[in-house]
Amino acid sequence: MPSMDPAGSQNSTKADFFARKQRIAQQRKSLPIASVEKRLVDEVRSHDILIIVGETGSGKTTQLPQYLFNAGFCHDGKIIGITQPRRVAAVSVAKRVAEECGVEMGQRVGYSIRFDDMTSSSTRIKYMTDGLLLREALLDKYLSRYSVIIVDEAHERTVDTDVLLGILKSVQKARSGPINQRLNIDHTKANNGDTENDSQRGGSLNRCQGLKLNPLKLIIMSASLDARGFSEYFGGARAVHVQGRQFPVDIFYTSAPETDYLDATLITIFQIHLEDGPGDILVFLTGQEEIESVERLVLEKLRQLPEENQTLKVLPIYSSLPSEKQMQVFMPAPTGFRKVILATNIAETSVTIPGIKYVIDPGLVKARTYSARTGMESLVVVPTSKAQALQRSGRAGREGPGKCFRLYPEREFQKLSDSTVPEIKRCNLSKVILQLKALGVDDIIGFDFMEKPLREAVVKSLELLALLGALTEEYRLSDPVGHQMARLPLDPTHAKALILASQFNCLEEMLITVAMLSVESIFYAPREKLEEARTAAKCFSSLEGDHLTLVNVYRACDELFEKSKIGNSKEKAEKSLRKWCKENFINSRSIRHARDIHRQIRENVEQMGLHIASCGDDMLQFRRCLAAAFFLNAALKQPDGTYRVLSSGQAVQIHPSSVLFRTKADCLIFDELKVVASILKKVCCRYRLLCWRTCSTASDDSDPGEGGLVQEREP
DNA sequence: GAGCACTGC
Repeated sequence: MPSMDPAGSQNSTKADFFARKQRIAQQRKSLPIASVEKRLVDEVRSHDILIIVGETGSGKTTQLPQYLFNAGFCHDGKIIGITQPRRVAAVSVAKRVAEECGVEMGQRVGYSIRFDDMTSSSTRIKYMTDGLLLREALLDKYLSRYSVIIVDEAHERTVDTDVLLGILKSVQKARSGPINQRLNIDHTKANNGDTENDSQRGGSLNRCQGLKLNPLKLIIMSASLDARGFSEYFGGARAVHVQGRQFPVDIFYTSAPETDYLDATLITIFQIHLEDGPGDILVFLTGQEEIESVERLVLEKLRQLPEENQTLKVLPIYSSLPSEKQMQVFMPAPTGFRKVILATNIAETSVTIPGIKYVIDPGLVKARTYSARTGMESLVVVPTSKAQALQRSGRAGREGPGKCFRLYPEREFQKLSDSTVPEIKRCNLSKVILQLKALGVDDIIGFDFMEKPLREAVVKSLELLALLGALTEEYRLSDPVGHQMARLPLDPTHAKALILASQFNCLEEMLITVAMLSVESIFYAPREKLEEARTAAKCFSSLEGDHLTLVNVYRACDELFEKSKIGNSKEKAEKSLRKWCKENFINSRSIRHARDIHRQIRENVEQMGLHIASCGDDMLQFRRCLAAAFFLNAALKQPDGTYRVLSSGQAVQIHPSSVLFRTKADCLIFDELKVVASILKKVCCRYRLLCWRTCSTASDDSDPGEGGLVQEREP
């Protein structure tokens, strides 16, 4: 991915090698965190839980694990684990640290993410995603291989981070006492089943009987300025602050609220372009459609400028954009040109774009929300939090002093909430609950979450799981269905569909279906080639519905891939697959992802001993099976031609992208419901002047070389 | 006849 450090040249000479080594040592020494190495190690020694607030550029993620390794925290072959919310981060940081340590990746330093495990028995510093560590906890509930676990980027408060914090808290408690005393973690179901999973877990338990596990050191790292929440959650844990290395960013607010933020965005882009010094501009917008229309407007306006001023290069970036187009934002602008990057919040944390000096922030974000009443998730445009606004403005100060233009008045900033609502409070919980139950947590309402999800949301998800047969009457994991479902890394409904399919002799088809349903959109339709894309998509469509259409796409890909593999290298086969995808307006990244998932869940169901068979042409079996798993998502056509969800009575429509949009079947099942809300405003192209008012800078540390360790207030 | 913030196992 783009934000990675470039790998070292393959044919570097010995002199290069030593020069690089020296350069790395120098860079390490100059990091703010380097001056407090000894004090940090002492803090970890004397506190079992430590909260570290480290600003951007402090070096905490790469350095602390090395300090702890050197201080002997890996004796007895124990591991230091560092979790990240994102895969790219886990990989790129591990690569950097392996290089700093001068070791080969996968030896002392390694990483483990889904589909890609670069660790070995000699790995002592292990970077991973937090979701993966949660999966590990299913197999080893004391996480006994780890002496230290560092949860990085905890302030992002993803669902996985929040669940992990709760689990780690109880693991730590359990490991601090003799093994036969720590029963607090032992909420494993009263053994009413003897599945393979149970006996495995029982086995490792028996081996540990009477032994004392070594205590677990827990370090929570956050970039948010306020560590109080974490500290309170961990019983008044010690919190320290490590200074960062960030250049100052001047913040500007509008003097009055803007009625049309897209118009204001446009004006600001051109004000910067025509009046400010060199440097690229990063604009935060809410979604693809908005980005596309702003792109058009900028280009339109650009044409009206004198030729010598037509030196803007507009580049969009959002997650569903094909990767070769995403990569363009990382290329330097042509000489004499200025880049304007139109981004969703992908540019907030997921990718770091070099060269940004100006940030334009309308203060809005498209966020997931969840209604416990209907059990529906939807995406809604909401104001950002203060923390998010700060994160956005920080993007202008990575390489030098920058400017951030917030398209709202300062008094509006004061009204924003301090931090973003944790994801666990705004999502469907059925997956989380299934996972917690499998980890031995039966009382979900009573579980020690840092922030408890809404009670109604928990109840709604418990209901769903019970209806799917994953829970017993006592709301424990059922055997074998509940255990099987928990073992599959899928949505509970999708997992249930697989289990049913093994009984209906169509598991082959269902494996493909759920793999395809698990990934981002398969079809890609650029606005300028909409008609071509539609024609291409028709080749795959099945009259029997979208699920079978997806199966057709997957099989066509698979066939092509297998054919081009004959007599060719894997790389070549992948290249021709990408070409085929492009011709057929299919997102090759999504297909690759679906193939990975397919491989993994196929292995899972094989290990579970499910019967893998194809239904051949007997699609009725397959459709019956879908209906049996998705029964809560069944909709019936009404006399007036509209549809109504059988389980809730809610009125719904078929999405125009569905192959069933025209055929209007009497009864159908759906995979997802979307709330329709058009938010795009009409944008006009007037050119007027915005009044800007300078306010405080994001950081008043004008010398970014300074480091230091400051103790946070005791809570 | 319309659109999909971002992650993760």
